[in-house]
Amino acid sequence: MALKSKKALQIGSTAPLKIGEVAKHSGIGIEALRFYERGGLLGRPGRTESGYRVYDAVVLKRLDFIKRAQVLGFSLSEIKRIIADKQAGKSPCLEVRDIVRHRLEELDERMKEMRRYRRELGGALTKWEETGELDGHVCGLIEGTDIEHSNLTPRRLTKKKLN
Amino acid sequence: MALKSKKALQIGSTAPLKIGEVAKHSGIGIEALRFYERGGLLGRPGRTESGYRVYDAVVLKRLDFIKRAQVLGFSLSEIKRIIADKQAGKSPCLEVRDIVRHRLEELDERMKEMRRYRRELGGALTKWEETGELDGHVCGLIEGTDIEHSNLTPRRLTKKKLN
DNA sequence: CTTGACTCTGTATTCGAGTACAGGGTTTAG
DNA sequence: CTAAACCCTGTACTCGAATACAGAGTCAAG
Repeated sequence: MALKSKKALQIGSTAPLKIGEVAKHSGIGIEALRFYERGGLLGRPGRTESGYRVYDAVVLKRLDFIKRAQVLGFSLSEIKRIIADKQAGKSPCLEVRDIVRHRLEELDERMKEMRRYRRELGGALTKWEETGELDGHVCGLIEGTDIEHSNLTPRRLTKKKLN
Repeated sequence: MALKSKKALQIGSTAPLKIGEVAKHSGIGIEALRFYERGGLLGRPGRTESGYRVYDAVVLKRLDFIKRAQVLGFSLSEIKRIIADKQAGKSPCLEVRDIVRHRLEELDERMKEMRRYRRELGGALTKWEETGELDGHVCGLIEGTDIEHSNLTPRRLTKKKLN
């Protein structure tokens, strides 16, 4: 609204963003942004005279990537590694590929396990709902499950919403 | 407990176990066992004169259940609730059933997501392996992320490592 | 009797991925 | 000009699921 608006700063391509704006556009909290920066995922942004962080809009892409990768089960340190590789300009994907391959295996393994258990749970549940009870057993789950042990690591995928 | 005889000794179980033996047989660390006990997942075991915990071999089943449930995404507090319900005995499983039902939905939801991730990951991976590279796509996952053009300063190692 | 292995309680620390202040400085709308 | 709304650094805390350690007691073998 004022004459000397921020538009004056809109020089070439991307408009400078303050951290709050980045947060708003990326859906990642301010504190988390600073946390990422500390952790080396974001690199250090420019600063105003008074020390405010000034971001280039490309940071939004990066953040988007981070979110995506997270959702795919990458940890922040893996993501950091990927980004670092990419920046080093070296044949980027070697490492990523390994990570991904590993993730895939893990995922498959887990899903298999889950399907198995789903069957059991589902079965138990149906039985309950039909009979109202399960022949004396502890709900068929505690003492009855016949799954032979699994050696899966109880590593939970990094997901927020499903917990 | 009217009668004095210990079933555990009769039912072909092994002799009473000390915590270290339980740990060894269950694959769960001693500290974790005490942690579970504190958290109410295990109930209080008997004690020797001198205060050592004495377990009945039945505990191994319980621990097995706990492990399995964990792997499948149940939290310790949910597991605790299930077990507590069982302990309460009466018209069992009401709550358990809810938990299970809920968990089942979650499981389905989660598997759906996983399948989606899998597709994405798998797709990216195949593409890599075919082409050896992914033009412009940062490893197919980072699609479009223009990492190299953000206003980054060369990374410095953080104190906290985030390896 | 004396090691050494085991166990006890209680408190602290770890890890990942953030969140929440406290105690300031800055920018901006009215 | 002033108050609200930002932003800064730095530290501490959260949560879940354990681990680790300190300092002390106990048990079995030699």
